[in-house]
Amino acid sequence: MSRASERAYSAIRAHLLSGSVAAGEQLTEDQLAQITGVSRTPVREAVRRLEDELLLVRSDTKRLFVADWSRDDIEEMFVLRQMLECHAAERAAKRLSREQIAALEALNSELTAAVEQSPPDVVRFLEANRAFHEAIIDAAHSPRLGQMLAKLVEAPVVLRTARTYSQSDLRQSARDHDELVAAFAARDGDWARAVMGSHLRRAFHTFAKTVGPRADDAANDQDSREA
Amino acid sequence: MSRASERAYSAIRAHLLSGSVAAGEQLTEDQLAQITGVSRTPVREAVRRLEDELLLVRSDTKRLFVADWSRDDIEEMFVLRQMLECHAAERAAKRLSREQIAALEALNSELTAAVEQSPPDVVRFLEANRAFHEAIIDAAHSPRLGQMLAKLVEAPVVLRTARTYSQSDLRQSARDHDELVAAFAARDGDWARAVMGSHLRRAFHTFAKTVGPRADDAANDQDSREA
DNA sequence: CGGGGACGTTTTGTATACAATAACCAGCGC
DNA sequence: GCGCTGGTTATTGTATACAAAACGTCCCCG
Repeated sequence: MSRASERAYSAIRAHLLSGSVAAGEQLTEDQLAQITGVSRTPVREAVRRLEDELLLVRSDTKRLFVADWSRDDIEEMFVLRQMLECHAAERAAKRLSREQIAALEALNSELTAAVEQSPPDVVRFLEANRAFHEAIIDAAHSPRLGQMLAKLVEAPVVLRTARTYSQSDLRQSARDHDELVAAFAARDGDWARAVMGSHLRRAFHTFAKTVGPRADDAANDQDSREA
Repeated sequence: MSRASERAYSAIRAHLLSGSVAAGEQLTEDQLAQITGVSRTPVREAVRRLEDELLLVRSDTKRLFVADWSRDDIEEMFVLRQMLECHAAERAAKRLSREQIAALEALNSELTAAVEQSPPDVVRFLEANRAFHEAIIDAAHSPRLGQMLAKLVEAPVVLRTARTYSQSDLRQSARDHDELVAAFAARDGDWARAVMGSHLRRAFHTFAKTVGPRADDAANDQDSREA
């Protein structure tokens, strides 16, 4: 994407992640144009991308709001991600080259090193983790699958920035990755799928603990929220 | 979406489906603006949607082309659709009300009637079929799942318009739908999932026969195609 | 005191002109 | 003849002005 709309995208995204805007708050294109220093045209382009990534939401009358996910929304995303990424792991098991498997091993060494620092380097961990999962998805050789997963992974990452990670959680992640590499080396798609499944489902429960208990039946209307 | 960009979207989509443009052909925003009778601004909006739906593709240098799916692309879409729609069927089995199940039954009566005409009314069949699947997806109550599926269903539909349906294919579809309704009535998610799986996988094979044999290893570069 | 409608304000949508970039082509040196 | 380089055209990207639509409010009427 071109320069201005790309800058707008990054700037708006950073602005949202910075926490300086509340979930559910209304934004206007003019505001965003001022913040980003470009005109409304590229802002609108950027906003469309962010809507697609579910970071922004439009009301029925086209007004723009900061997305605000319910616990059920988040669980839905995790369920979908699990379904898709298990599939990716299974395909990857058949397709990864020896070199690619070695690269995954290296990424996980990096990740493990980040975990075993004291205190653990969460930023370094997240980056290695992202790269690890991305490599698997790439190896699945399914461009649309990759595109869908990118959107799903994108969203929860935002909330995660606020979350505190325990070292034991991080260590478990590293062990899961080790086992994934073992499954890949054995070319065992079923094994890879199973490990990926428990890896992600556990991640959801860890995540959910910090968000709060399940809303049993609250009907929650995203769009009608006021600023 | 607003009036002009909505019109542009429909017009461009119709233009693509009409078959008057070849797959891989280059389009320009100006051309599309002329065809649709609106300015480039709403055209760009419409084009973004069509890119998202994979009907249009952009080259690395932002030039716009009519999408041209390989057999592998199509299989990928069917695989993903199967994965997601099986999930939807399973969820729907737990959530559909008696009334909704009755509505599905009615839709399938309509579909069956279209099939048993002579000659079968394919347009009527396709519309009932679309409504049937959509109702299931809606009942799954997973908005992002619905969004993803919409994109996947969208794309192959285009090619389908060119395809000829045999009456026995259509009858088998109707029977599958009957069995799905039975699975829903029994609230058996596993059954529903299984029926949906075979329904869609068979659809893929039927479809694939008309497209031609699998390309075993051709590395096929969508974006570098010339007009 | 409450509801409804007209009006001003805010916000989004569209057209158009201009800027930047990519493709094309022709001419030149080798 | 081949490949490069310059300029030329085609195409996309951005800014801005204006149009349309939605929102809020205030006043009037019941």
